[in-house]
Amino acid sequence: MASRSSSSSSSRLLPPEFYSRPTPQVAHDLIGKVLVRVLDKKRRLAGVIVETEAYGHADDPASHAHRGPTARNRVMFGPVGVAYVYFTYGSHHCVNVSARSPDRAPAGAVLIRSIEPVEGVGVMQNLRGTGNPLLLASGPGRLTQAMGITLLQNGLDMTVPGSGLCIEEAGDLEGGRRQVVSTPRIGITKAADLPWRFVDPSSRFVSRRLPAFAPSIPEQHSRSS
DNA sequence: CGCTCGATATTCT
DNA sequence: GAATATCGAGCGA
Repeated sequence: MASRSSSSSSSRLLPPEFYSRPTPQVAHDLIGKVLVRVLDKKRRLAGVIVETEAYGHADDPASHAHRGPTARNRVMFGPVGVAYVYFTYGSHHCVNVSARSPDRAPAGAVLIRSIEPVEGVGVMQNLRGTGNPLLLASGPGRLTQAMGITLLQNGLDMTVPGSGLCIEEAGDLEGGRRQVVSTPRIGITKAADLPWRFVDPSSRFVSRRLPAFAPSIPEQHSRSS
C-alpha cells in the first residue's frame, strides 16, 4: 500500500515549533491532542489529552524550575518537546513535555494530567490493575502507570518517531475540536491563583471536578448563608 | 460520603 | 526535619 492514508502516525506528530511558544498557550492547545506510547513492536497505547497544567520558571513559585536547574528538573531548561518525568510522594511518576519560548523563558513544561483512553485499553487495565475506565488514566500518577512511563522515559524526544512516547494531532477516531476552560492548578499552595490548569469541561475523564465548571447545582433546597 | 494517613524521592530549611 | 505538580486504604458518620 503506497498511499499514505489512514494510520500514518508520524505525519500527525507535533513538531518542535508547537512547543516553542508560551507554556500556558501550549498547555491550552494540547487539549484534544493524542498522547501515544509504544511499549514494544506491537503494543501501542493512546489517549486523548483532556487535562494539562503549565509550569514556568522564576516567576512561578509552584514550578520545579523556580529555583534554577537541578539534577531532577534539568529537562525543563533544555530543548522543547522533551519528556520530563519525575518521581514524587515516594510512590508516583508524573510526565511533562518541555515547552517555552526559547528566547524569552529559561524553563517551562506542561504536566499531562489526564487522558481519555482510546487504544490499548486492555493493556492499560493490566498495568493499572483495574477495569474502571474512569480510574485508568485520570490523574498524573494513574496516567503514567497506565502507560508504563517511568524515569526511564525522562529525556525522551517526543517530536521524533520511534522514541516510544510522542503526541499527535487528533485523527477522525478521536473526534473533533474540544472545548477548553482554565482553572487554578491542583495540589499546589504557591501561586494557587494562576489559572494555568486546562481541561475539556465536557470530558468525564478529568482527575477532579472543580466549581469552575461544575454542572449547575441550583440551591433548590440547600439555601444556606 | 468525607477525613486522615502512609508510601518515601527530591529538594529546601 | 519539612514540604511536595499523588493515590489509595482505612475508618467513622
